[in-house]
Amino acid sequence: MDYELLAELLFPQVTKTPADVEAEYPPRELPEGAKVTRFAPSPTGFVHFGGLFPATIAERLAHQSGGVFYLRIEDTDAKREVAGAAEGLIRTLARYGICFDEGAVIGPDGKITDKGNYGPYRQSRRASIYHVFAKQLVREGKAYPVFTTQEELDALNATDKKAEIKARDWENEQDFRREEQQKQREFSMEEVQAHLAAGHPFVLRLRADGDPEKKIPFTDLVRGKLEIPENDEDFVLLKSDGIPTYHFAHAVDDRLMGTTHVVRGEEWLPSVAKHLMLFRYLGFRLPKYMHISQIMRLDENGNKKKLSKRDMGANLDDYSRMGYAPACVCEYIMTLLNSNYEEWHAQNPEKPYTDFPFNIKKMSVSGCLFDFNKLNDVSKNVISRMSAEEVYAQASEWARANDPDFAALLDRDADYAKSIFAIGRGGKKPRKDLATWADAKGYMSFFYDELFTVEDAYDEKFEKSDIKAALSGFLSTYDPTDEMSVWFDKIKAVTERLGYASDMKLYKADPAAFRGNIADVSMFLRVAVTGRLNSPDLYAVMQILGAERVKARVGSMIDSL
RNA sequence: GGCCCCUUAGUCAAACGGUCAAGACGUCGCCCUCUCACGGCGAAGAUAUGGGUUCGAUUCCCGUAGGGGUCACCA
Repeated sequence: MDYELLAELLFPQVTKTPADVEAEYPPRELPEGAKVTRFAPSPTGFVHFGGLFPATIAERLAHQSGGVFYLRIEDTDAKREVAGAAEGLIRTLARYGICFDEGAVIGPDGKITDKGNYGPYRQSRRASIYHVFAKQLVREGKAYPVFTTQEELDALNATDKKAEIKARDWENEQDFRREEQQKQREFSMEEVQAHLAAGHPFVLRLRADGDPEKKIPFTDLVRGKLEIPENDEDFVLLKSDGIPTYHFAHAVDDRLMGTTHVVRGEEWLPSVAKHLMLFRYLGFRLPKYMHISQIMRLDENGNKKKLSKRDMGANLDDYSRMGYAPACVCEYIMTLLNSNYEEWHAQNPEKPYTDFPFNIKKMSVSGCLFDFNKLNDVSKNVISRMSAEEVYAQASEWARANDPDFAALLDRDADYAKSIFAIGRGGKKPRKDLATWADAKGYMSFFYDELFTVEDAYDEKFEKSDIKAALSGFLSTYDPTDEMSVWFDKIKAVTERLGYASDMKLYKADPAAFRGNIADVSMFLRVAVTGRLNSPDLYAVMQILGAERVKARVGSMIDSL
């Protein structure tokens, strides 16, 4: 077989050599140790929660080393592409602090465009580049065409690949594959010419020379030293539409774009043998690889399962809808990525997570279970550190998109809402009532007359006359301009007049000596004013509610007794 | 099924041959306290399993079991 001739027949339009192309992508001028990483999603839908892990790692690695982080759109499968997905991806990632130095960006017209000197950054636009390297491989006898008729192609497109794979008879798979591979490799030049003359499309396959009995040492930055069986599969390089598969595009793009560290999900680990072979055939230096464990969920049998597309919480945008602030999700992810993050953060409470020295060596190799408890805890801490101003801004933003009625209330009197958010905020021991913006409405509903209801009943052990007397006693001396201590002294006075204990220590020493205690009286008041048994500090609540509302609510409670 | 990866409490995880096997979340209890939240203190809770190697294995090796991934003209 004359490979030189074969290459000409298959790629007559290609005139450049690999060297020509490489000259167009000169090495980047970066400081020593700078890492070049990328996020390379295919635009088939939303950003997957699991995708945020490699994205965050790649971003941190690049930016904390003074390197470059870029976005490459892997749109090589036209069948699965979703219109507008790439734009959505970019917007969502930006909200989570994943910002790119170069790559695909949203242009002023709202459409995807390129920024940077190593593009195009959409693989669908790089066909001619891939063909240069494809031609070289054919020329060297390292790749060969397999022809298909249009009918066969249609049949291929019609099959449900997932179902097909599931129904596979694995016993015979290996032998079958090897036989097919042998047959296809042995086309004669005449056959090739006949197919080309007939206009039959072809795929380009790699001519694998590996022996799976032999193992190649391979170092993964996360997993350490591994041994990988050599690849013996003639996998597809170019599909019949001339667009590359992931493997080929990965090799060519990451070479030309100067990627130093490939960060990707562990589902790629079984493909590493292919990539080792391809890089060797192409004469490319291997980038460093990091295969990141998948985030898992629990299935109905209690087994861990990969968090898949349909699962609740798989879509990053779900978290926004649930009311989680992106900053909270990012911190949660940091706690999973590097277990010493929390310790660092405790020592540097004011610093943003981007100041944390992210360390590859501290990464875990086993897949972790998504834990809402932990997310909520992290989230409460993050929100408790925000100013009332910021809480108001973010809660409003969430409400506008997800709860218009609540948004209207927040909008109606911004200062009122902010003063509510300010209760117990700041200082060493801030309140931690909110994990999500969605929690805000329930937390503060009693501050708004249209949401105010008396939910909780008094304990039946109390005489209604006592309650009435306590409330009336409070009303008769209530002065909204009182200082906290004066206000509380008045409540003590009411308490004592009822024959209740105003000193909890005295009460605890001898409960039988009293009809009740000041906590009970506070509860009478609290239920009247807030409609519930639990609330933030009553004095602060009353200050914000104002004298009118306090009097009205206590009054109507007295009337209802 | 072949191949690959993984395995310390319910969850996330320290401990890179010698610790009484950290810590965080969750759970429970106590304290603080006008309730809640916060905070403080405390409790329960783990090295999957069987063999080696070693004076000594969570740690190293082999097997077993369990879990995960992958085997497309998808990424």
